[in-house]
Amino acid sequence: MSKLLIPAQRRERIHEYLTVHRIVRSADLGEMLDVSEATIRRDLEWLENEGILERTHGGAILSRRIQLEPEYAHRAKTHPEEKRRIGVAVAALIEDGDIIFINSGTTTTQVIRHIPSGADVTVITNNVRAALEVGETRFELILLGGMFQPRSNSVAGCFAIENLNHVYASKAFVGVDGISLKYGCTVPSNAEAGIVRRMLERTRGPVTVVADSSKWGGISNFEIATIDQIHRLVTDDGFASDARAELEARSVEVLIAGAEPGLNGHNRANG
Amino acid sequence: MSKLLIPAQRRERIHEYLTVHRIVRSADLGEMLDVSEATIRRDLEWLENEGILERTHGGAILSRRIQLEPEYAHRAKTHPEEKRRIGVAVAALIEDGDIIFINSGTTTTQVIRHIPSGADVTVITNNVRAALEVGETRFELILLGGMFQPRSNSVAGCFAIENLNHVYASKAFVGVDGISLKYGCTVPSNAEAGIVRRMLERTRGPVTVVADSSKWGGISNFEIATIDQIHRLVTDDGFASDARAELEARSVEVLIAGAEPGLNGHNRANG
DNA sequence: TGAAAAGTACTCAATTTCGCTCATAAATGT
DNA sequence: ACATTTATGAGCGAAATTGAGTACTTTTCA
Repeated sequence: MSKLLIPAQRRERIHEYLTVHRIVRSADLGEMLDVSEATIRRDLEWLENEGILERTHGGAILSRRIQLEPEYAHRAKTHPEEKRRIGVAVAALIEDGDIIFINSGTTTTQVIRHIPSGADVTVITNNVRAALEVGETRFELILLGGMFQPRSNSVAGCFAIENLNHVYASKAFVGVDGISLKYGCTVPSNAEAGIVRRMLERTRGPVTVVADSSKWGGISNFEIATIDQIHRLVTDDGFASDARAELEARSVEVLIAGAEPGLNGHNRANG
Repeated sequence: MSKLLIPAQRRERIHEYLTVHRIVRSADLGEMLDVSEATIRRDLEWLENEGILERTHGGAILSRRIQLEPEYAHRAKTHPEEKRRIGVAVAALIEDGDIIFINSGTTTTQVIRHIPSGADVTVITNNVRAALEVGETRFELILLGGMFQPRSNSVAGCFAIENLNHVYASKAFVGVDGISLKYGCTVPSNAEAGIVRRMLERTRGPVTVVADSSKWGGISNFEIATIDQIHRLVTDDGFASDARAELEARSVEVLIAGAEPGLNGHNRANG
């Protein structure tokens, strides 16, 4: 009975303690867990590298940032600049009076982020993270209900489908995981695919796919639409020109989100 | 037990005090926290650099920027310790197999935060922030749909009500803004009230109100339930004992969330 | 206006905490 | 059995925190 806790157990205890108390003194931890403060400091250092807490003089404080799912955080870090530009470009396609469907994904989060404040727009989405980022009443945002999916920060399931049965949208902006001529648009989860398919069924106006150029030629697990079902693709300037030609031959308009449009000419709304 | 607070803890106390009182004298802080005024000044300087407050002669005033911060962040900082303890106590009331309704609010966020990992529990809530904080698949979490309410980080409206028509829960945990014998349980928004009322209609088991003791006697704008409709109140040790007696006379069980669960007396794992 | 009072900035010494190295002990792999 | 990695606690100089003392600035109010 000399040693009761292995290091991982001890760190877990510290983490639990912090979720309850938010702040802790290293000396207290040493006493509570019956180890030296040197060990506690090493644990705190380890936990700090995990992003769980921030060390301060005398102890540690729970990291205030909301923990991002590792996978989501990772995806958000791939091609961030391209995604941001796509977000800006897409937001310019939105007009006053629109009712818009937007699905989950890191690129579509960028779209929502760039919708101008005060726009007369209603966004309907299953992208939970985007909702929280909107913050103050920038525009009307309706979240679909359903089972929360931690890896994508979204909801999916029957509540969402049910909710969709009561709305029609004027435009849809869809983020995908893969897009190719032959296999169409694909996403990795069946639940997400179900939602997007229903969204498209209930969209009266143009369907726009948003995808950075690395998605071209990719095939994920579940098809949400064939190429013929979409009207526009917004991508970045890394998109191959022959692919563009092929898409346009299938009457899909391709918009390239170039670098920095600047601050002035933003002719949106009453076009 | 020579020193009780580490610097970070002290600064947080000052911040909490300011969110409530907006203005504070350094001399008072020194007395309250039992440190010299020199230390208080250094803390105020630190907090000023963080943009949290502005120093003035004799003390400090809450930064205007922070004051305009979303209402949610402000509420989250009032009585944080009590709310945390209530969250821990309430989580202990949850049993395997439960289907639980939880509404929005900073106290109920604490409840969700403390539901143990891997519990065989389904939580149905309109509290969007809590969903994101859950992170890893700790348990099944279903979000209601509806219009996103930035000030409360929740959803409300017809989608949510519609979703609720398809579920029954075994327990409900309800955060309120005011609770009094005469006026019952009240919340500030009509949309939220509509959701909670429907939740209660569809709860088969006990209805538990969670509210720190400052809520007692308070009356907000919209009633969600009379005292006779609730079965339990979980509050903190600041709750007046005569109020407790009155509630128990109306057959409402009152649970006081005590201090400090500690780390060791917790015989989990194989002790 | 002009002290007196109150508050602040600054320095300095005492104390606490930290980061680091090293020796030992346990766990692991070969 | 032996070597290697990992975990731990002790010791020590460096760094941070703190309270007291002192000189300076702002506020108060007669």
